[in-house]
Amino acid sequence: MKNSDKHEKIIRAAVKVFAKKGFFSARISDIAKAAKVADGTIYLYFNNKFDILISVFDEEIGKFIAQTKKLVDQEENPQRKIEVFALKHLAMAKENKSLAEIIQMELRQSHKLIKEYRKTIFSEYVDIISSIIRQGQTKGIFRKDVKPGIAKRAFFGALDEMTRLWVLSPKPPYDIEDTAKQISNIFLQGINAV
Amino acid sequence: MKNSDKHEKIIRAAVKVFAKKGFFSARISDIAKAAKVADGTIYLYFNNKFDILISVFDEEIGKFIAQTKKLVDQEENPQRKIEVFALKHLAMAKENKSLAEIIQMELRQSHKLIKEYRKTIFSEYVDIISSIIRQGQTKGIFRKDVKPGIAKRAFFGALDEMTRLWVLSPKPPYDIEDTAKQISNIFLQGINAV
DNA sequence: TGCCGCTAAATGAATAAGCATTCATCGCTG
DNA sequence: CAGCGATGAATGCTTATTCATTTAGCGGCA
Repeated sequence: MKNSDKHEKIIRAAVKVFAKKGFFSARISDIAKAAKVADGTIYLYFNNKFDILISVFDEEIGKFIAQTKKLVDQEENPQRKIEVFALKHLAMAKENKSLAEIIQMELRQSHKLIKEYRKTIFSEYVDIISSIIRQGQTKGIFRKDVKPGIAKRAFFGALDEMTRLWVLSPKPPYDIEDTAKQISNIFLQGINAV
Repeated sequence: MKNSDKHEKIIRAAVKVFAKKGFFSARISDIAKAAKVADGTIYLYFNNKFDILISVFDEEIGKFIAQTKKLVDQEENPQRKIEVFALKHLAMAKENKSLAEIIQMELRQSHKLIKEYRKTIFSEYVDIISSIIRQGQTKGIFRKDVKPGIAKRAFFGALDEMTRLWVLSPKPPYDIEDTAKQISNIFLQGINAV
């Protein structure tokens, strides 16, 4: 059996277990059972429990950010870019609920490493938004008095809060596309030049 | 020494310790030390560690929601109400950083009780926003096609994300009032009837 | 006023359970 | 049969919780 197989299996199992129980209440033996390996096997692939969590972030979030960037780059119009961003964000939360749940819960811990993580990885993500805003401002489409540094967070926060609703509810109470449209719509009218 | 003194002291100490270390990494002995009581004394006032966390929420968040409601009620104009809400939200995060930090971190855990908590307590809070929106719609000030259930979350999420920035950074990178103004400004233009 | 003794509050050392991590052993494969 | 990945029981540490003991406050009594 190849290395990559086990590593992958453990990561996938960990995503499920962390989502269900949270990092601290998750047992290594839970993850081992879910991955169908022995407890000790996990330590052949990861240094410790925390390392599993970090690996989940490293390997899963990176992919997602890259995809989002690519999609946004394909659009010409800044307004359209904003819409695409919103849609992609919510779609990912729906398709990958466990991961979304972990991001919601664990990426907010006060652990130092997590704090660093949030700063670097998340900056990269929300900066996609601020650069769209700047493009729009240059073109004269968006209001110049909007601060991209604040607006990016406002928009991201709005999407993140909708994601939280998904994660807490057994079923999405709103349709993904409607929601993405409504949120980008409010935001776009909010920052549109008059 | 009266009962209320110790209870209060322990709660206050717990807020600090939970904020610094997070619920799971916080030790009872840390809280006891911070409150200047013996470890065992804590169990005269609380059933267990989790009960301390719940008490923090019960006693501190309730007060805050009541204050916000009162302030909002004093305003006549729905637009002004939105501005006041934003300002109060961010001001509280600044003035009571430890509590804001705990809300950010711990109220997102997957624990069942916490999930319930979020649903009930937070609903009460964000519903202040949706009822303002409905008032504005009735008056013809706000767009009728905006769904209050989505818009309330978008607005709350925007504020919550700014709060997160406060909590992660040693110093507020933006001025509270500027931020509140900018966010409510974008939101209001976003939902204004044309 | 000062002294007892009673009760309730407070203490913190001891307990006991939980669980991450280790490592001696196994068994498959080439 | 040598080497290497896998195993899972055993280890040992961490910490929430308990409880036997101490301390403080208070009311009654001489």
